[in-house]
Amino acid sequence: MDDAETRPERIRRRRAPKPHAAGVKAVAAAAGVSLGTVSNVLNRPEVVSPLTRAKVEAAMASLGFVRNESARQLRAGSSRILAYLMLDAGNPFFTDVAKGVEEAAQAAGLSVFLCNSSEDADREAAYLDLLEQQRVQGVLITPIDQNSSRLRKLPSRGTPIVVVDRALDESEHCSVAVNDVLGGELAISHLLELGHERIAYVGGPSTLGQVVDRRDGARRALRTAGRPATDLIELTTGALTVAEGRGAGQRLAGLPADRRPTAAFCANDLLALGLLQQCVSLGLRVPEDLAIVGYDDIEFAEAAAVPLTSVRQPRQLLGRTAAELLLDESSNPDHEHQRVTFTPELVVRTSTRGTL
Amino acid sequence: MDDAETRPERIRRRRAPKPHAAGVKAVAAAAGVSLGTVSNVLNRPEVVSPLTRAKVEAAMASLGFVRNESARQLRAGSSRILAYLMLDAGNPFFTDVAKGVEEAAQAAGLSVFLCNSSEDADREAAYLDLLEQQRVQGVLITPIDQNSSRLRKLPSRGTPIVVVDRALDESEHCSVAVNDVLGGELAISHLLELGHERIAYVGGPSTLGQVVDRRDGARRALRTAGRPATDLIELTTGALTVAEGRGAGQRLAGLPADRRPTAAFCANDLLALGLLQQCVSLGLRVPEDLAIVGYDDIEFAEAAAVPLTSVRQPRQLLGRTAAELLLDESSNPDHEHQRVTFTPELVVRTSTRGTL
DNA sequence: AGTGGGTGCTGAAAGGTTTCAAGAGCGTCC
DNA sequence: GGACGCTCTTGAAACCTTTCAGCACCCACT
Repeated sequence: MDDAETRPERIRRRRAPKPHAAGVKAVAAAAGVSLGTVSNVLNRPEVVSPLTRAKVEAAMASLGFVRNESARQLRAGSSRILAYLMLDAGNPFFTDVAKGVEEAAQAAGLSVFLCNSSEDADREAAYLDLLEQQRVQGVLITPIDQNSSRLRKLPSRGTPIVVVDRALDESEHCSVAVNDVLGGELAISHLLELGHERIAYVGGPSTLGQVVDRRDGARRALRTAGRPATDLIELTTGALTVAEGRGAGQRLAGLPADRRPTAAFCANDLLALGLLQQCVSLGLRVPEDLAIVGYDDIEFAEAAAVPLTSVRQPRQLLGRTAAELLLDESSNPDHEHQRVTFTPELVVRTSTRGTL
Repeated sequence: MDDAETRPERIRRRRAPKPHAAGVKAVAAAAGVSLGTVSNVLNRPEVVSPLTRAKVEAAMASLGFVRNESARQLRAGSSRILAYLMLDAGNPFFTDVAKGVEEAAQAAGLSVFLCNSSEDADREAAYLDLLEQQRVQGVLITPIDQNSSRLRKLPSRGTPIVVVDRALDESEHCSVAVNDVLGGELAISHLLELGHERIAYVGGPSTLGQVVDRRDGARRALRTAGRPATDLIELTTGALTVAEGRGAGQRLAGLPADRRPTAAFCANDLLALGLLQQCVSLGLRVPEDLAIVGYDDIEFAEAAAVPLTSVRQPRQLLGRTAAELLLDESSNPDHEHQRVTFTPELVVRTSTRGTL
């Protein structure tokens, strides 16, 4: 995370003179046509005769005309942009989701702006305000707190929202999620089958729905196996990052061997990778001393020091579906809000199953 | 990269009625004041008396007023937004750079929109057009092709640009870079010191300046050591991704042992991680059979199957500096374009130095 | 009582585009 | 030869906010 120490060289140069923009009016004058015609060339090229169109296009090129999107949007009332407000841009899981969003948006001729809340509620709120003011076509969001009143306000004022990676019962918007409770169950059942008794759950903060649901799934698996849910040893983290994972690893490795869990289920892969790294460097063997299960199955999970067992989610599909729901909402007058839920899948690797 | 196969459940709900927006005019009427006063409450709260301000604010709240940013921008002429057009949002290096950008922007009270070109020239061009039309305050960009004419056009029309992670001689804009030639030299010198003779360079496409510069540095190190630059065995990839790295690993491991390089220098860590993973799974030992050096020192490099030797760059600092240059350009009338160059640093780990 | 200087509010103009009803030009048909 | 229909273009209104000169009012001072 920290940047290297460096001594930059700086080279100075002169500044270019400030230019000024040409608008439709100037183009119309240069081409000898009216304002309306220029606008037609821009928006409905087929209605203007090839000759005039050529003249106008030439004028635009020679003046370096750039359409003023603010004015366009003000008058036309609609934006060609869609935003994805991510929980953490540093987590490859979300960038993969974003990839799916971009794919669907591009197919519909829209562009995507990515915003990063970094698990910070204030930044999330600020971005939501900003996007609403920008009158974007719609907002895809993986929220920090799904009960935020702001999340309900936007749709009621005309900015459609789709919640990604969280399923809400609110009737104000669509949501696309993966069954996190089931994911937690899969992870823990797997560990129980392998004979683990003392199992830790590493995750936090518990304002994040994902963290809570996966824990609940873990508890359910324990109950199903006839053991009290309190058997789950909880290690709470401040965020879902590699650094926090390392911290948890430190705490975990510090426990006396007879009380230390023999397996850890982490709320996401970043935590798992940090935990793995720290534990290995402190001398624990994975999976012999400590089995680890992650969540998300990001690309780096497979390439880790010990390839990571993880719960896989359909990342791009999640993003694509969410974007499609949003597009439907803003184009289809008969749109009905939907809650789509996908099913996760356990991918077993060396970090739990040691012996191949 | 591929999404898991899943059978989603879809739950349908009724749709909410379409709302309609209230503008300053409605607020003014509701509060019994003039348009101008509402605008003052919004932009210069200190000039309006506490009583009127309260009335206006109450009216805004009860009407659910949301400022129309398009209209604001059209009239006021300035945007509060800054964009970072990334080369690859899936590469943690760039999301770290973005973090630095956001930090600096937030300090200046601006917001950042992230755009992702995914190493696709068409998407890059489309985003540049879009951002110019949006009249953003400025654009930070890690370009695919630094000779693109569009890169020169934007500043000449009033949208300031700062090039990130590339140093250009163009006088039209600032740039912030890390000395990639030096980085390549560091990597290869290290490998030469370890006694390697057959060294591969894995990278591509060569439209990317980073790929070319790092290769040039590698060649220079060879020449310095008294060996012809052609000794460098080049494995060209189609992109800087883990998947391409795996492909390169496949090709490399397929070579007969007596002609196979004993060391590989990869143009970035994603390639290196893919290469590492593939080679290990094909039975090569790292670093005994193949030493690997990456580039960027992303967070996952240290947690890899074999901790990766890599060339570290000051990621966040890069972003922060770029944003600061941009802010200076758009606020300081005496701004001079600058070319800032940072110095990279080699971080040696197990993937080259095996014996700790 | 008259003057001067604040303070707080108003009203109209301006910003660049899109939209749309209406107009111009021209060929065709009866 | 006149009416009609067609294609292409025009001009003005509208979108919502910000800006700014100016106005009204009040207080203090002479």
